[in-house]
Formats: sequence, structure tokens, C-alpha cells
Amino acid sequence: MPARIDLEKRRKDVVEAAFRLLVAEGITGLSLRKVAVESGLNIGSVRHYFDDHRNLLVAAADEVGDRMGKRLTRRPTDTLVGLDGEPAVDALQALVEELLPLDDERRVESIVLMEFIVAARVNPVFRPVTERMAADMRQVITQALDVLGVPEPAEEAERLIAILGGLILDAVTPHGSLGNERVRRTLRAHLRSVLVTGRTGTHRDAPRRTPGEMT
Amino acid sequence: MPARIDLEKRRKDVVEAAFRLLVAEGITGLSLRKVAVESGLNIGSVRHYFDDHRNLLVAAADEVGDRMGKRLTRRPTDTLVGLDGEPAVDALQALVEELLPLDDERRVESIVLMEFIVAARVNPVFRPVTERMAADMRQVITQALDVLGVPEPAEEAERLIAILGGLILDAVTPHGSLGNERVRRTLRAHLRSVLVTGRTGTHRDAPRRTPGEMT
DNA sequence: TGTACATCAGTGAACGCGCGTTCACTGATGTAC
DNA sequence: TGTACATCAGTGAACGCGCGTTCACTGATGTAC
Repeated sequence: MPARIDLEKRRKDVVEAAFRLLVAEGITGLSLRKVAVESGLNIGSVRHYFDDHRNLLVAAADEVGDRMGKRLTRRPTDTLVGLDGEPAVDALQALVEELLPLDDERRVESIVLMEFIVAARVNPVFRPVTERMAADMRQVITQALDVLGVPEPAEEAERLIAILGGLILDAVTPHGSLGNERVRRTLRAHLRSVLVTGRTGTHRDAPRRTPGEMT
Repeated sequence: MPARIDLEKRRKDVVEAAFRLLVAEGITGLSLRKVAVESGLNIGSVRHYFDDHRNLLVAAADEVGDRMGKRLTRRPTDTLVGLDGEPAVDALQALVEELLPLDDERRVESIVLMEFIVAARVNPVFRPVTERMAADMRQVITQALDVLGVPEPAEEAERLIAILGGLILDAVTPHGSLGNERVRRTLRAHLRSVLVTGRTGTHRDAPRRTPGEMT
């Protein structure tokens, strides 16, 4: 046996370098040579770890898929049981903010994710990852809304997921306008409207009464 | 003077070919050679019309910006004045559906738009177009909501724009799930919640009364 | 009316470059005996 | 304990390819006179 090297660790290092390149230059900039330079390796070594260019791309896509998967389960939906009103809004906001580019780490992941989602339209290689992510997200968010007692959780999940997609896209891309605070505020306004305003018998609605019951 | 050719018409033809390539292969596939083949021209001719590669890309981005601009003003916000309840929902839905990829024409535009929005993150050349589009959209939608009497129209515009971005992204990209009908349904559910449910003194809320006034 | 010419739409070969891939190679290390 | 060898991490030159760009060129046509 020759030197047994931690192949997985090296691969992670290279994928990390790939992430940096994706952020700086987009998927177009992700050439084997640039990744080699960025990770301090010889181009031959990069190829040694990943076999070919396609495999490197897929490895990077898988990695971002794994990270998003972890983020989705970081705040289990069980803890939402029984929450109502503002506490429910807070808890759901925390769950969902895991997915938004509100700090450097999440920003990198969101950018990488967007690059692969858009690339997947044209390159089928990325579809398994992006489809899995979309399905996981739908499942987790639907369940969260269901646990919180939102009527029609599947429909509301669709709407919330659309908002998340739009917020991520806008925050990542330089239309400039959408700073962290505005992202948070827009999200909160939506969650409030779903969890509080939308439901009958809660805060903003007058309590239901049969006519004549009052006074 | 030599043969005066309709230079603008030729440029449009080439841009049209560029759109087709963007749909088929993404921005990566938009090489001068491929555009030449796709538009039935010599590569030298393409260069003759656009000077260089960058200019061709910018011309395509400008074109999609122009088309989106036209779509934004196709249904003037004046016509919304005085609408309420379901007619308001219908009218706003019609306005906003102009921007969604619900038929081939709009689908092409949405795809091209997404490609340039994502590319703009890394390539400053496209920023003027994407920023102008974002600003126009914000302005038109804010005004529409305002005219319809929605409280906090700016905040609601932000939320609606996020939903539109997410819906476009999902509809264009092959997570597959979001067919035209689901896009329409999700949008309608949102518009209804903003225009009907959300406002005090309208359908779902009991009319406001000072305590004791009842009976 | 006729001719010379300037203009410019359109051509396509040739260039250098960065790319992914191929491949023969080096050398360190664990194992067999 | 010592030696020969098999294994494989890691190297980097060389390849063919598609790219954007350059550039000298053709030829049709409108204008000047």
C-alpha cells in the first residue's frame, strides 16, 4: 500500500475552492485549471481526485445540496407544535432564515445554489440535486405550516417557497436594493399574514360571534 | 453611398437567434460562431453588426429589457382605479401575468431574463439593464397596489415581486413541478390575500363598529 | 446620360488563448517474504 | 530485521478544439461631375 491520504478531505478542499470560484466568476469560471490554482494543487491532481470536469461540477452541486439539506432539518418541525401568534412567527422565521443569504456562509451557499439551479435548466447533470433540494424544501415547509395549523399548508408552502426563491435571487444578485433587513422584514410580513392575519379567530379578526350575542 | 441595408432589422434577427441559443444552451452557449450559424450569417457579418462579443450580449440583454418594459406598461395602472374585490384581483392578476412564462413567448423572455440576471452578478456589463428592469417593476407594481388601495403598497410590492421572481425561477427551471395552472393558482391566492383578506373593512372581516354600537 | 469613385455591407482565413483530456512518468510507502 | 516490490498519490507536458479577435479583401450601389 502506498501513502494512504485522506482522499475525502482533499476532495472537500477542492470543492471549497470551487465554491470560491463560483462566487467570484460563476459557473463559467469553474475550469479545472482555475480550481487547481485556487486550491493550490496541480491540475493533474485535481483530475486525479475527480476524474473529469463534469465530476467536479457534480461534486460541488452535491455538496451544496447536502448543506441545504442540513439547514432544512436544523430546526425540527416538532418544536413548532402548539405555537401560536408571534411565537409561531418567530419560530417559522428562524427555520426559514436558515435558507436565506443573511451572512457570508449562507450567502456563498445561496450563490452556488443559484448557479446550479440555473445551470440545471440546460445541463441535466445537475437535475437530481436540484430536484432533491426542491422536494426536501417543499416537504419540510409544508410540514411546518401544517404543524402550525395553517389551512391548506401545501398551497401556502408553494407561496412561501416562491417568496424564498425570489428573496434569494434578489439578495444574491446586484439589483442592490434588497439588504438583509429588508429581506427579513418582507419575510416577516409574509409569515405574519399567513400565521396571524390569515387564520380566522386570531388576532386581527374580531372574535366570531353569532349575531345578537354582543352587549 | 453603398447598399443601405436595414441594419436595425438585421440586428434584431441576430438577437432573435441569440435568444434561441440562450434558451437552448444558456449564456455559455452564446458564442459568435453559434449565433452566426443560428442566424444563417457569416461570423464576420455578425461581428460587423455588433463589433464584438460583449456588444452582442448587451444587445440581447437590452432587448429583453425593452420587452419586459413594454409588458410592464401594457395594462396601465389607471384602469385599476376604483376596482375592488374580485374585479381588482382579476385586473391585477392580468397585469402581473404579463411577466410570467405562461406561453412560449413569455417563456423565452423569462429564460433570457434569468440568464442575464444571474450573469449580472458576475458581469457588470448587464447591470444597467437588470437594475432598470427591477426599478421599473418595483415602480409599476407599487403604483398598481397603491391605486387599488392596498395599505403599505411599497412593502406589499416587495413581497409580490419576490413571489414573481420565485415563480419565474421555478417555472423556467426544471424542478418540473410548477405548471402554468399552479403558477396561476399560487399567484391568485396571493393577490386575493393582499387585496381582499388583508384589508380591513372588506369581505372577510366583520365591519368595524365601536363597542356597544351593535344590536 | 455616362463614367469614375467612395462607401460600406459582407466575407472568411489566420492568430493566439484557455480549455478538458490524455498519458507516461516519479516517488513515497506499506506489505510480502 | 532487511529487501524487493506493488500500489497509488501526485505531476506536468502535449494534444486537439472552440473561442474571440484581427485583417485584408470583395463587390454592390449610390453619388459626383
